[in-house]
Amino acid sequence: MMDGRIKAFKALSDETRLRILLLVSGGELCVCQMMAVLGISQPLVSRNLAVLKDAGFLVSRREKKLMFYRLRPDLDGAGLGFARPVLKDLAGSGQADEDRRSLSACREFQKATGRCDMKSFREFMRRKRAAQVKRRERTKKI
Amino acid sequence: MMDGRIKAFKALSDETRLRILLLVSGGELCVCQMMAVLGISQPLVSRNLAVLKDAGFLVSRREKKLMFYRLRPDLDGAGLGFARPVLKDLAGSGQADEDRRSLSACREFQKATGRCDMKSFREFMRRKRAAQVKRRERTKKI
DNA sequence: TATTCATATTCATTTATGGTTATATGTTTA
DNA sequence: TAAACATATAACCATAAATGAATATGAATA
Repeated sequence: MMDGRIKAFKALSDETRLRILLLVSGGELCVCQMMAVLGISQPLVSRNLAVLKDAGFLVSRREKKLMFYRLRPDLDGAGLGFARPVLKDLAGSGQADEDRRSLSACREFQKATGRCDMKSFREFMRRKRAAQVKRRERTKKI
Repeated sequence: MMDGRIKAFKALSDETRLRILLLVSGGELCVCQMMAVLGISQPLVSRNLAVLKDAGFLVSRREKKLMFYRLRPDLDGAGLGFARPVLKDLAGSGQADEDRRSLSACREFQKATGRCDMKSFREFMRRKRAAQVKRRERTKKI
C-alpha cells in the first residue's frame, strides 16, 4: 500500500516529469511534441514517460507511428487523486505558462508545415533555441 | 513554485518519513519515542525529521531536553494540503496499524517506568526486538 | 521484404540518497 | 562550571537514480 504511494511521489519529484504532467493535463501529446516543447532529448522524454506510466499517472495509445500519452482518466481510482489539486496549482506557474506557449508555437509550426515528424520537430527546436539566445542577448543589453 | 513541491514530493518518497508523518498525525512525539517506535537509530530519525521539516511538513518545539515534533498546523496554507488525504488513506495500512500499536506499548512502558529518556527507550526497543524474534519463531513453527 | 522513421531500451558514467558510526551542539542539573 | 543527556550534524560507504550516447524494437510504406 505504501509502496505505490512512494513510487508516485518519486515520480512527481522531478521537474521534467511535472512539466510533462502539466502538458498532458491539456490533452494528449505525442513524444516528439513533448521533445520539442521541453527541449530535451527523445530518450529522456521516453524514460520519464515510462516512469510516470509505471507510477500510474499516464496511459498511452499508438496511432500509426506515433505514441500518444495522456493523463490516466481515473486518477482517483488509482489512489492518485491527490495530484489533481497540485497540478491545478502548478498550472499557474511561470514554467507551465512558458510550456503552454511553446506548445502553441509547436502546433502552429505543425499547421504551417503540415508535418508532425521528428525531423521537423528537431528543426523547430533549433529555431526555438536560437530565438531564446537572441532574446537573452537582447535583455542582457538592456 | 515548482521547487517547493518537488522538495515536498521528495520528502514523501520514503517509507520511514511517511511513517513519521503518520505517527505525528496522532499528536506530537519526541525524537526518542519515534526512535523506539520505528526501531531505527537516533541520527536517522533526526535526519528524516530535518528533511520533513525543511519541506514544510513539521514544526518542532523544545521542552527541557526533549524535542517534540508535530504536523505543521497550516499545511494547506503552505501548499501542502494535498498530503492530508494521502495520510488519511495510509492511516489504514498495516504498517500504520503496527506503528500505532508500538506507540501504545511505548507509552505504557513510559507510564509503568515513569521514564522518558534514551536509555529507557533503548531498553524498550531491545525487548521489542526480542519479542518480535520470538513471535517469528512461533509463527515459523506453526 | 528492405527501409524509414518514431519510440524504447541498454550501457557506462556520474550524481543523489539512505544507512552507520563518530562527533558536535545545546540544555539541564549536580 | 562540569558532567550527563537528548538531539543534530559530519564523514563515510553502499546502493539507487539520473544522464547521454548508442542501439534495439516495431510499425509503416516503398
